[in-house]
Amino acid sequence: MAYKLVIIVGSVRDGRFGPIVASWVAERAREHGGFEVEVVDLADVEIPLSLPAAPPKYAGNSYPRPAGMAVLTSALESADAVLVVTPEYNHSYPASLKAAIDWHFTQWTAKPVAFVSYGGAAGGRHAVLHLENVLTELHAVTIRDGLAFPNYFTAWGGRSSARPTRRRVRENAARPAGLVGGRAAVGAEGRTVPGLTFPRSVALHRETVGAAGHDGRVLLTHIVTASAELAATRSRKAKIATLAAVLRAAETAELPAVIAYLTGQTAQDRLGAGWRTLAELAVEPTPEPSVEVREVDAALTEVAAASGAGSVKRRADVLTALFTRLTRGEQEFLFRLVTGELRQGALEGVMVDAVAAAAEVDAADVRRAFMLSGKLSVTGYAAMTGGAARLAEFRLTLGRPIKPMLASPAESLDEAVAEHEHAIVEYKMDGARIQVHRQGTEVHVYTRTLREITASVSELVDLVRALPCESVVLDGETLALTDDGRPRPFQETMSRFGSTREEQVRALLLRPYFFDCLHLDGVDLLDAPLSERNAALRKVAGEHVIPGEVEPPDAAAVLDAAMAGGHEGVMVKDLTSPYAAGRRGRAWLKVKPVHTIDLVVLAVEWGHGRRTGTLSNLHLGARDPDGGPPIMVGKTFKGMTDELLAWQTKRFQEIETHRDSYTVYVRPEVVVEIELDGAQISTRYPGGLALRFARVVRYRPDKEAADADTIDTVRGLLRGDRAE
DNA sequence: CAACAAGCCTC
DNA sequence: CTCGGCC
DNA sequence: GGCCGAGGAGGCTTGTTG
Repeated sequence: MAYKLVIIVGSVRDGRFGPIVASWVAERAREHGGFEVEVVDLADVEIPLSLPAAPPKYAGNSYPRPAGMAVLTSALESADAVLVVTPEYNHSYPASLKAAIDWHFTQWTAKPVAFVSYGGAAGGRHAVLHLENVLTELHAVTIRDGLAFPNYFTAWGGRSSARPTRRRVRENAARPAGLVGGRAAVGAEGRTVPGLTFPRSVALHRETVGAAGHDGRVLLTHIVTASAELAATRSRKAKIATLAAVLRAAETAELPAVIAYLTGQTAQDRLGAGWRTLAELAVEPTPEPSVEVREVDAALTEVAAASGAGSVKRRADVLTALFTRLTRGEQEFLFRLVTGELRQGALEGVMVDAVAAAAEVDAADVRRAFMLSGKLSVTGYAAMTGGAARLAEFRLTLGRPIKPMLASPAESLDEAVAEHEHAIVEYKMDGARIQVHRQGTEVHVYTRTLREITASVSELVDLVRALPCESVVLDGETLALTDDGRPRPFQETMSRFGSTREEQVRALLLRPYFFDCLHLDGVDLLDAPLSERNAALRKVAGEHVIPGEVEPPDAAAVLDAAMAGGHEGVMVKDLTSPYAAGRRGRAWLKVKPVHTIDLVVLAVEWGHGRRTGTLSNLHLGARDPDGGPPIMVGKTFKGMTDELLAWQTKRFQEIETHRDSYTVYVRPEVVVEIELDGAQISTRYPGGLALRFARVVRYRPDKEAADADTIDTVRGLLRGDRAE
């Protein structure tokens, strides 16, 4: 089968040298033989320059995709390797287009990509000269050394290509040597091509995903071993060393998948296969490990791509084929990975440090780039291939969401206020976090986890489009209101927020309440103090700014007003702090009034993971005022120390009435003091009520079931049902 | 065609 | 979303 | 101080099945 090279011509402006370079390369490839070449000229496929920087994932997303993007996408999907021909990278190259292509390359992680630039917008004579230089040099290298395209780039690109590798020549023998991959690519690893010097003005760039070829060489078993090592130690330093070693051994092409797997994720956004699907595979393991990370990634891509009728079976089939080739250890690892139960004591936080160690760069630089990209696979790849310089290129980009800053809980309003000399106190509203980007008339809305929801929140898009500015990035909360302007229960907001269906979208109107401004009309404000960001916010968002007061003389009054308005509480924020993207620091403190009630333990579930062998999750019941048996209103596993876990494991088996495979049922006589944020309507619990964020405070041996709080007390904790 | 199961999202 | 354990 | 993992509540969408 021919090896497919897709050449993307990215010169969409004037000049049009791109097609010339592309056809030249295509010709060389055809001469060589064994290649299928497809040239995609982006000028022809009409990708608008306003293309979003990070198109939403394809599966299950109704986001309107420009037709041109589909062309690009299908070309990339079919490619074995990609060459992008563009004007001077980073300059005349339209930023949005560059971002879109970048984004795609991070998706097709296993494909080698090279960029050629030819002088760009200089135009006229200079561009022609540059082009001539490029063609001459390419030709000379190809002929003179018998080396192929990527070798040339690898050699020229210099930097970290000398990373240790376990690749072996014979493993490449099956594929054609030539432009990409194959024997020649192996030969180039870590070498420089003698006699080649390139004047800077030639602007021949190497920007690759997978400089070493598309041929992954880290085996899944290596990942499994590393994961086991991580789980075996509690030392953070040891974990970092283990992870860094794997990163160093990996080829650049497989870095994204390796980073994903070792941080408990897959490279695919959502697989559509979880615990149930995997549990029913029942495939005999193979004795010897052989499967490469690349192969796992390819299989999972297929799983994620399955949709429509028959897709459930399709997913199972692909997974069965994969699992058949895995050892027992690999099967177990993949199972835990997919179900989100890796439990190796290291996720992204540790990986950030590991990337820094492996790439020999400052961890702070990695962390910052991660917060700005939102994807550690992207950041890690950049660090490993381009070092600190490449990391420094990450910045707040319109249309590319960053990780939102998070808040820490405060014990009380007093504590929160005391912690900051200059603070702003704002309402804490019970909705969903949103991050809004606007550039001109183009608006994008993202969730807390950076999922794009633009298409399903048109009312927010329209509203932001009308703000008095050219470009802006806002951080805020969105929720639905009742007719008299009070917040609807969280469940109703979510019903609207989570829906993409037309009827539902129209049924409830979402309102935004912005509380931060990260960018305004060309000025990045991430590092500016909150006071400055707040000024920008007020300037641009006007009536859509969340209620609050700067340095209020009476913070308690703000909290009272928030509660009277039916809100969750208040946030107390340090006015001098910068926007610490992705971090949960003390600069933002949340104050939410808590409620305490006494409930009866009805049963306890056996714990998992570090709680294996202990009775962990309590079933909680409220007293029936009519004298019936306690009415279950929820469960909790929170607030228990190890000591308490041990105690209750023993205690509840003493009053056990019966049990099933994972629950011990007990006589309803133990009273436990429960802290909670409130109650909500439930269609699942018999009393029609459920607890929100319930946690154990302490047991009440001094009380009996008859002393427990009633279901009416719980009902009184429904928000909006309180006398304030 | 309606009900259910699974997966993944919000808090 | 919360909490406790741990580096 | 920050990260990790223990697991809670509900909501929506998609595909399958009775």
